Amino acid sequence: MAEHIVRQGSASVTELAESFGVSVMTVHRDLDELERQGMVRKVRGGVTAQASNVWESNIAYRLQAHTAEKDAIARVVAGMIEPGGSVMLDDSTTALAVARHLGDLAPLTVVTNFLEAIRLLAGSPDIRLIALGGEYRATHDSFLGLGCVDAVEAVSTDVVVVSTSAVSDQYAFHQEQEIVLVKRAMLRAGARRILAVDGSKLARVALHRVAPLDDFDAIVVDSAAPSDLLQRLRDRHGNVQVAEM
Amino acid sequence: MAEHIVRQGSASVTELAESFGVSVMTVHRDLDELERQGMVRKVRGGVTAQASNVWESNIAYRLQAHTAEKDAIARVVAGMIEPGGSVMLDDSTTALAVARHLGDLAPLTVVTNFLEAIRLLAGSPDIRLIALGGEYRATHDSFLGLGCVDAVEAVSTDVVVVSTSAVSDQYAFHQEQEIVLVKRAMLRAGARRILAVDGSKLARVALHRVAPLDDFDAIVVDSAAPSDLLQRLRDRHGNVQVAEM
DNA sequence: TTAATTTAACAGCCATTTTTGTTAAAAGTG
DNA sequence: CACTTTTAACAAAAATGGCTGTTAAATTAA
Repeated sequence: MAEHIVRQGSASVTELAESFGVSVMTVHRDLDELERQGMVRKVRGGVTAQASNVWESNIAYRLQAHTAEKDAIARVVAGMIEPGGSVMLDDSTTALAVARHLGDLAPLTVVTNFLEAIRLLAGSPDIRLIALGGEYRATHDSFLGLGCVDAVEAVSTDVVVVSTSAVSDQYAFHQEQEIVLVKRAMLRAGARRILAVDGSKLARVALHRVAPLDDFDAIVVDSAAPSDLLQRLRDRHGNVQVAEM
Repeated sequence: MAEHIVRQGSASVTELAESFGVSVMTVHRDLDELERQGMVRKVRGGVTAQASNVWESNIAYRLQAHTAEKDAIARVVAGMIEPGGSVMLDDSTTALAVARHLGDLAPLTVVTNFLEAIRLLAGSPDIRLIALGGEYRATHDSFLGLGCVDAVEAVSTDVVVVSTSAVSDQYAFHQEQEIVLVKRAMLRAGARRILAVDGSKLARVALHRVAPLDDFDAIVVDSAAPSDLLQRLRDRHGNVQVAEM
């Protein structure tokens, strides 16, 4: 439904109810949820896409999707983690996919600011879970801000896994300042830095540079990425790993 | 069922199955659970109450229960919080009861290390939620340790609400060192300190002193507490509030 | 004021999880 | 060895939580 609204720019409640075959009440409820996430704004009779966030919500979609790619990437990343060691995960769905594979690597220490990953790992015995606190952001379901950066700076892990929303020839990018600050802090806190991105992120840019690609010890991409982009990335960097699907 | 066993001192499996109208298998399963909790001991054909632990299990039980008391206390505590201000909550079920009332006080900033409270408040719009990170403890479902203490020390709130497992004439107590450290840090971080305890905690002690009762700006107890203990507390401290049930 | 829209409360439905009972095999007791 | 008790595995039943639609009341715009 959000996709529909973002494409159209706006929509009326009754129109949405009809085109999705649900009641007006349900539309209202779902819109309230989307509004809470900051994705749309409700006005009397309908909704408008939160203009400034068209990008972001587009990305939010991308994050939801590509689950097969992310899972393939996650498997490769998990293979790079030593049982008994420590990993830091950022608040990306790719990192979440990695978290799903961590149970097999126990005992393991996991550090993250992503509430969804915390929920997942809180149930695992033999996983020592350290949460990075900070201000809760509903849009990302994670903890950010100064508090989080401070918390990151108080720890160090063997491996750090981050994902960014865009990757060019030279840099990894993200559009939100707040998140960039946390990711950068995370990269400083890890001995080995892994960038995990699916093919849809390649050859794109976003507002803020997170870090040069050469700062990463490994860049993991799925094999379903466009082969020309993959090749280009491999030509320029010696640290690229391709996850077979 | 546990109550029945504790009263009788012991019981047979078939007897329990009949008197509760369930199958023998179900009795076995429930007894296994009680045994895991250290409340009873299984012997061939039946169970015996774990004498040394009757007290302790009673207390564990009481912590789960007393929801009505905790809710009454929570209502009073919530009334002491100004909308627009900030509150810190510890990882107690009493604090969780307070959290349930905070939605009405929005806008509000809430700081906590209790995952259950975080889950609850993450859904509330108009609540600015700040999580205190740290090492996750499944036994308390909260974040503790050095990381948490550091995080607490980086913030200050208008009000701090803590609950402890025991309260004597002079002090508030808790049996776990790790938790004591966090609670003490929290008390240092708040302008107004509220101790919220239900009547079952009165006139008891535990291993570690958390703080003298006079350090608190308010002590909130439910009216169902034994009246002699209540009176004694009020005689010695001018900051006692009784929550009517 | 009127009509449309939004909200709140309730009840039903679906999927998931938890609890329960049955059965059969295993273990323990005398 | 014969008998009782306990355990494991599976299927049925019950409970739970999430989502939906209906209705009626509240709110808002014209």
